[in-house]
Amino acid sequence: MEHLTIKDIAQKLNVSVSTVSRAFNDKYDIKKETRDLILKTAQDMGYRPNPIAKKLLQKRSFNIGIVVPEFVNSFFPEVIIGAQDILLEKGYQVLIMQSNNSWKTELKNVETLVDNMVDGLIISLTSESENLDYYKKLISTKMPMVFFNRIVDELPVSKVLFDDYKWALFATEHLIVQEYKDILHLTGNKSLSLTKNRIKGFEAAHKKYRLPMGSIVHCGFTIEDGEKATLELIKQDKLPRAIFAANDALAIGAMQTLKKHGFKIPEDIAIAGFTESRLAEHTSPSITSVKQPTNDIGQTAAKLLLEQIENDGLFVPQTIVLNGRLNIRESSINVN
Amino acid sequence: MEHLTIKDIAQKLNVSVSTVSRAFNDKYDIKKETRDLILKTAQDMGYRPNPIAKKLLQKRSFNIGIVVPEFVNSFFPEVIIGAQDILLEKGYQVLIMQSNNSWKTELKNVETLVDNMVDGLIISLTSESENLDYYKKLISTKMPMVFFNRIVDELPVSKVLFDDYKWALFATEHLIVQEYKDILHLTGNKSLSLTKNRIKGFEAAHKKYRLPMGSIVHCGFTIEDGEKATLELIKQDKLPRAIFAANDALAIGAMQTLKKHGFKIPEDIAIAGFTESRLAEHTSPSITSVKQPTNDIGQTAAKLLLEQIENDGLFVPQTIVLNGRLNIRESSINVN
DNA sequence: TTGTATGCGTTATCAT
DNA sequence: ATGATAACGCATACAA
Repeated sequence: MEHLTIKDIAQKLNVSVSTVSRAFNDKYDIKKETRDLILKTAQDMGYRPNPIAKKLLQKRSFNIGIVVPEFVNSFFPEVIIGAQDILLEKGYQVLIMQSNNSWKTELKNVETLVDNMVDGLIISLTSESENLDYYKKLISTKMPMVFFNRIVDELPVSKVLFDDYKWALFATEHLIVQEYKDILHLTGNKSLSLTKNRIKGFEAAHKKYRLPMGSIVHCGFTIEDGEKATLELIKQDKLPRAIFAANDALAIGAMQTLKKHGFKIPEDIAIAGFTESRLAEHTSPSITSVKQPTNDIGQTAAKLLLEQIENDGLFVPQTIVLNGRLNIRESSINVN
Repeated sequence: MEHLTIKDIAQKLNVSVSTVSRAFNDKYDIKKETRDLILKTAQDMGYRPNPIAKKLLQKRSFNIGIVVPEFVNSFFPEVIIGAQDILLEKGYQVLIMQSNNSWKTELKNVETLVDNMVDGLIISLTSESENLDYYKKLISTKMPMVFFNRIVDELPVSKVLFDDYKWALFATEHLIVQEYKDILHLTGNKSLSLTKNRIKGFEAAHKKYRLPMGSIVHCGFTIEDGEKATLELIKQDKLPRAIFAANDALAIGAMQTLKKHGFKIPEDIAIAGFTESRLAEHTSPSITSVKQPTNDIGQTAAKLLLEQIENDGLFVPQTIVLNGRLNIRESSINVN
């Protein structure tokens, strides 16, 4: 008895398959007693409807796909948890795929989910240029989608964003106000708009205070990248008075390396990061950083997606920008 | 043209659907030219075979499901990456689901994946008692499965494990040898065998050195749990000379709290953890801890699963125990 | 209220 | 080498 079907139950009870089917979809007329009987025997026999067959027929799966570029930083897992909270409650199952920072894997992931007839997709891109044509085509099929965090402006889909510009400006401003006027920005992949926007914020703060522009180092987004870049700065004797890192991992990498070489934080060099995780508060010194509302990002994306699924055709893409906060901690407080 | 089917192509080329189908499954006799023509037009028209229909017929999906209890600690994401590396290479897609530490969600997750006809499952349990009957039934259906990390001994499935007993013993022994003889063990959920085994290792080390048994505090597995428990110890004036924590998060929580209250690590209190993440090396002081081979765990689980899938019926469950290492860092080095 | 028949997109069996 | 047709498990239009 590999897998029970509607037919097995029908035979057992001497009714037709359609009656059994109806018992499971209560929108049809069916005598309450037969319905209850069917449901009960189905339960007893351990029958579960085959969603594959259902999907083939209805093109609806109550599955939602989430695709993220990576799993290493806790940012994406946290967003996923937020989204899942909302979706599970509404009766959807959440299938997660991670792209290992490869746009080819991302493409395969999305294709797999589409092939499996998910009802909608929540996506954060690995690259903002590579799979564009594919996404355009997908959008034209009316597949409900919400992008977050790493997005492409030109795509006509709903987006959940964080105001990278604004918060990078705030963070930089905070350093400037603390009398750190020679600031370097450590960041990653140039082609990501979040990188660009954080740079713009960094620059805007300089302009606002009429300071000479600080330098910018592109190195990546991992702890190791931060370590390498900082080591290079030390070697070349190009250390600034303060470092504004584009994420936690970079800030930690920089801080570890500086400490290892005898520099004191923040006395010698101050540090601020852009938080995508909870690490910053648990280092020592603790690291000043911008906190993104990860859980809220996930929940908002899920809600947008559900709206879109329920409103089917008549849906206008929305962009929601969420707020964060600057957590000022030991690494940037001027003790002089 | 919502979604092209094999039929559309057949019409376009004035051939039968079976011919088109054959073109895609090269095990059949088909003239090379027609085959090429069909493949080319299919490509041009943007046709993709519908895997749902295929699944319904063949009960095979080339999808693998991975279910983990949580996403917050980087342990599980790292394992998943390892497994995915192997599976993608073999042509499988990986669907991930996280159970939010709830056995009910876990049950739903596994059911969803089974319903979607995954070819196999890699699972780490949220609880070792709740879904037992379900898993027993699932095993009896010959569903290929591999459990890791959080497992149930009695289930006849392949398992990938870490020797918690041995490494807890080593870690405790290290503390003892450093002349820390009053050690407390901070740990989580009593019902997990990993908890039990780490406790056994902790106790074995005491016996080996004929020391009076250290006390054990069950508090959870998060940073916050570690903070609370440590605060309680401080209040009750029950601080030991050293703390052996069952994971990183607890160790960090304990260390932060101790530092906040003016204790020096390791001068006043030494700390060792059991690493499920990369946090330990980036705190200060850095934390001595047992490193688990996360990537290897994932890869091994994937390989075991593939063997099982390929050998179909004739498969004997295997248990593989992987090795780790004790990374000795600042938090436990006796400087006196 | 219930049963019969058809189709969702494939693959597989049997003809031709 | 290719075509016609039956299945896979279910939902639904139509009949009864």
